[in-house]
Amino acid sequence: MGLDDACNTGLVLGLGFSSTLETPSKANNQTPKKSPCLKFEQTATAATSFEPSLTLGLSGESYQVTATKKIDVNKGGGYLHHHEEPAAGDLYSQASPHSAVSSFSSGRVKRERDLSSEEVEVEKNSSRVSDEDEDGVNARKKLRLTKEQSALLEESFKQHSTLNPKQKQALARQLNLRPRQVEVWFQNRRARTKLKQTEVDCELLKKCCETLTDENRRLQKELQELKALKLAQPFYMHMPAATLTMCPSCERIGGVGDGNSKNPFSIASKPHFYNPFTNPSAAC
DNA sequence: ACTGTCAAGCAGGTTG
DNA sequence: CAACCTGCTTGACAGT
Repeated sequence: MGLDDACNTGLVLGLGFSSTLETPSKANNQTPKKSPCLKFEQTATAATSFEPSLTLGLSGESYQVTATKKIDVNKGGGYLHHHEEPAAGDLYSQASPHSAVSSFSSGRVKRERDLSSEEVEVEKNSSRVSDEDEDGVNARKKLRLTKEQSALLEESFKQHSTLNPKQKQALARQLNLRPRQVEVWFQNRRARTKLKQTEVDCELLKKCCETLTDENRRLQKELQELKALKLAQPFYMHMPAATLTMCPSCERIGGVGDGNSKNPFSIASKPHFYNPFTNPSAAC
């Protein structure tokens, strides 16, 4: 057992927890801005090459979008959802002969202000946005990405977890999605990755905590034994307690600060504190 | 009915 | 100041 098993993770446990797991794919990528919080990346998936399996849970189903529309009065600027017909030869039609993917035009007022003119143009081309469907029936449906779309997004995410505008445009064109949808997918994907990594780190910290608790218990016991020894053997009574140390591994009493001394009971120049992080195996 | 997932919204911070 | 990000939240949908 020991700290090496549980804590050899590059983690630093102290008053502040610092973990910097950098994604190797950052190099050819748009440099992400520094965040005040910890920056986690899922290195396992980020580092591996793309395989045709999906990592996101997907129903894999396509949806026949019913044509109903409603306005979300809680959101400023309305919240409209629309039926979107599959473009010929694109991913939608490849996914399923029945597939029809809904698309949103939510938050139009703010979003159109945020979008560049190029993106607005792409949106108009890639997503049919109108106040009503062909049926004239209100529609509010949640967009579900097809397997193919998710797979391509995942593949792209493995290459770089952030997108520059050109990559975004290209991906959106490829997937027949709005650039905004690609952007949102990447934002949510990063958030999920971070959450997952946080959970992993949390588990590691729990293990470290348990290990340290055990170590502390053991050291307390050793201290008690030393005190008992001190009372039993008058020899030790002449030495200040702080000058004596016991190696936790070989359990021999010795001094510190004098590594060359042949005498195990040399006087320490200063108190010695056992630090499991800087000295995880008590370094005999 | 309840819960988990996920696309998408907004607020606020950072950066060039 | 625009563009981008994170963090939090909302709402639709699927699974139980």
